[in-house]
Amino acid sequence: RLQTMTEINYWLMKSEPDVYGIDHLMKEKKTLWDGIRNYQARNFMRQMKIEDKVFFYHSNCKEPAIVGLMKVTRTGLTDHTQFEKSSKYYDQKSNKKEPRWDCVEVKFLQKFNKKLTLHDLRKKYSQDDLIILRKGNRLSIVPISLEIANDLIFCLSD
DNA sequence: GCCAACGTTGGC
DNA sequence: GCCAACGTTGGC
Repeated sequence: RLQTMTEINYWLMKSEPDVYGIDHLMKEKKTLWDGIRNYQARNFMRQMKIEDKVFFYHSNCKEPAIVGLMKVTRTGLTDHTQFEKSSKYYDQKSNKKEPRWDCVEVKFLQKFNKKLTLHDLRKKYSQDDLIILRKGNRLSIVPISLEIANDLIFCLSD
């Protein structure tokens, strides 16, 4: 049976609003999601396909929340910050023949009129629904099931 | 600023 | 391969 080749997957990526928030992306229109130095997060990023959608989550701030939506526009890119000695993301153990870290390019889609705070999310969903609700979770990139993604978008768009 | 919960590193 | 020590994330 034929399956659509353009199946869209949903993800969530965290960023600290003071460092790089939704307003930065709104202004820049697109960005490279570099600086990921966690293998699990990297591996999730490697599963991303062009056209996948990504929820933008503000972390480590006064009001942690889902604030916007992005779209994956390029995949499998080398994260060049791993080779820049002056970068905080410099990785001495990486090499250009076999770069350890890569990244994707994402495009701004929208900033939601209202945000879904972590508090809201805990009220509405379980830790099985959303990986970020799991105790001690520190992953900055996680997949979101289609069911939950649709529900999130419904909640965020009215 | 605190600290729980992880992930990583490196000696053995 | 174990595990103590250390570093980081991120909610509170």
